[in-house]
Amino acid sequence: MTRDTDGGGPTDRDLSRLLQNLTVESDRYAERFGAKHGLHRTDVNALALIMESARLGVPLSPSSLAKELRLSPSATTALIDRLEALGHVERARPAGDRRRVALEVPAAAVEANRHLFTPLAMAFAQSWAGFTPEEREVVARFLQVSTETMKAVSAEAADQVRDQRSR
Amino acid sequence: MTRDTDGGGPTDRDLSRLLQNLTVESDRYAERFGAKHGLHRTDVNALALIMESARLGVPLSPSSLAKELRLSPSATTALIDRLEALGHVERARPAGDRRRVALEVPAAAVEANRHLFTPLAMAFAQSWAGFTPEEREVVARFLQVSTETMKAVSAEAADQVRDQRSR
DNA sequence: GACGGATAATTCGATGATCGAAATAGTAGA
DNA sequence: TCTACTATTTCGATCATCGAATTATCCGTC
Repeated sequence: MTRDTDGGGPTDRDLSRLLQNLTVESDRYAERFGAKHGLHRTDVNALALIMESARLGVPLSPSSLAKELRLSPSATTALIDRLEALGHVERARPAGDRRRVALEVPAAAVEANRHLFTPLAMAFAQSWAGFTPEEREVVARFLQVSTETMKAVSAEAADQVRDQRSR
Repeated sequence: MTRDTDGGGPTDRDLSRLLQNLTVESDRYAERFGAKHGLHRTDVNALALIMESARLGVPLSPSSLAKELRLSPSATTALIDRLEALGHVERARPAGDRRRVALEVPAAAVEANRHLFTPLAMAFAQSWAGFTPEEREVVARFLQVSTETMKAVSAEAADQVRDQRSR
């Protein structure tokens, strides 16, 4: 049976459940918190990606954003339209290839956008304060392998769907 | 600069990023994997909740499902319609209060539904095999506090939205 | 140096999940 | 029985997303 913490620590099932709780809550967060700013779950995710890339000096393109979010090109265009209308991002035509669009974050919006994410970041920082460096390593490793696992299983499923279609 | 593993292990920012990657990937998983079975992200989440409750012998009602998923009553009805049409769940009128609906999982579907979730569970089990009981404790603690934190911040945001509306 | 194929992004029409408001069905108390 | 209340469903509208077709641009080849 599903014993608990006695011998072997949390079971796989325990961890799965915790993980599921977390992702559900994360969905809720994105939805509820985004609503405050007129954004949807997708928009929040997209904005996070765009800001991250912009911060690294490699602005995202619509197509790579589409790939990240697994969204169709048309949906991505609409998504960027929404974000642009709200002033969160800007379309820029880079010098070299004029077919491309670079998604940039207007200086004025950087600060405002940051307010979208900092409350959670600060709350996390506080609740993680008790974790030692070694424990953080463990957690990081866990998060990484779990993400990889989902990616792998997800890819398998996608292959099978592809197979079904081509059959 | 954002130092790495040298002194203090993964930083808060590192962990935030990993967590975000995980939730994004989880979304993708639910979406892509559900698509294989004609389900959407919401449907997968709903089915997980319904099965879990049914397994515990306390079948969910549409309204409590709506509350869990933060969906409107009408959306929930439509959701259940979809699941019922595919044979994943059944509406039952419990004896006592005939306004209520109990969401049950037909015996025939239990097995099939399980196939929806086991591939991931098995993959997880494999990739978590290397974690010691102590490490699992750490991870479980991390997942719990993180979920709680999101819930708390999310609740704050909801309050503020309510304030805005009532203003 | 123009032409044809490839690539990036967008537009268009359609689908469908979701919402808010109103309707239906049932319960409980006076 | 009448009224207030609760659980669920129905209805009409909105909007994110999709697939297919379109526009604009680049690049390799003759």
